[in-house]
Amino acid sequence: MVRPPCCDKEGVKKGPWTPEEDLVLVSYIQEHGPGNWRAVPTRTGLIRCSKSCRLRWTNYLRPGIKRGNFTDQEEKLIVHLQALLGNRWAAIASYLPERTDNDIKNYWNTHLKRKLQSGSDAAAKPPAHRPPSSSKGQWEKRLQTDINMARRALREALTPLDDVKPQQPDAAGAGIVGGDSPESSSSGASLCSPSAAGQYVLSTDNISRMLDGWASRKGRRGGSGPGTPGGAESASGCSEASEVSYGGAAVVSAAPAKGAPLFEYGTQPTVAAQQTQLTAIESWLLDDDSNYHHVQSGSLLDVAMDYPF
DNA sequence: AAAGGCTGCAACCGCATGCCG
DNA sequence: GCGGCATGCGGTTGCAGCCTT
Repeated sequence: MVRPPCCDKEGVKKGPWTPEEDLVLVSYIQEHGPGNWRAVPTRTGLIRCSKSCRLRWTNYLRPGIKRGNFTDQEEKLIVHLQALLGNRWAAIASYLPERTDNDIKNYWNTHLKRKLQSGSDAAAKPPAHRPPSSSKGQWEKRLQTDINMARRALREALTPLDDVKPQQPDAAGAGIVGGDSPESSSSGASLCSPSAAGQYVLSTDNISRMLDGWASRKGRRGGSGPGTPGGAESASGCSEASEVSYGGAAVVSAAPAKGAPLFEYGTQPTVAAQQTQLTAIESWLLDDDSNYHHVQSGSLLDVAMDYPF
């Protein structure tokens, strides 16, 4: 099926977004919520492709995105997940709610791949990716298998060796996956507890912070990009508990395309909410074995520290 | 100090997938 | 069941800033 381009290539602006465009987009989304991207350019007057708007929002303007300075934990988790899942960046990103798939992909391509290559053959080869010829059903089966595999392997990776018990591959997966796997929900909405994931902040505070970022940016593309709203924060290496919390990519992409957004504006999620997310991830990973001994404190990322390069 | 190469990252492109009439 | 539309995803590119010589 030959599809026309998603948007008229003529008369559509391309290239870096200006602060003004960002503001228009943010204002619109603040009012209407993300989704219905097709309508965004016409309603906002932006001379941009709908895809471009969506990308800009999800990769850059969405609140709660942490930029730059990947921590060791994050790095190792990415390496591990990449080995397990291959280049399924959206799936990987679902484990790092503050990071976008694009960010992770870039980081992998520019840092980790090289690091692993030079750092010997310690890194496992990624599994075969989605076979182009596989049918939808096969792909879903494969995906589910991958998820189960990832869960098991992650658990093993995150746990002392002598604690590892033999697993029953599919008994576990059925429960959590249940047709709403992290991947199948595009960015892993199911990973986080609805209460925590179902809301994020897009407050005037964020916008003003964003504008501060633009105002303060000089010379370089914001250290982490042109007019990077969070540039200053990320440059300082703030990797822990950014003050803006949210449901992650999952929330945005989980928002119904033609309906009310799932999130609530103006709510200020707490650190507890963030912890809930990680706890949810951990329990998701471990819930198929209630007797399983796993790390009692700290986050998934903490444990990932053990991953050897 | 200048030039050329390198690096990092935002954004684009095209295909895949999901949803709806 | 089919076709079309909207969105998601991953690969790739372009370019600004940094680094090295």
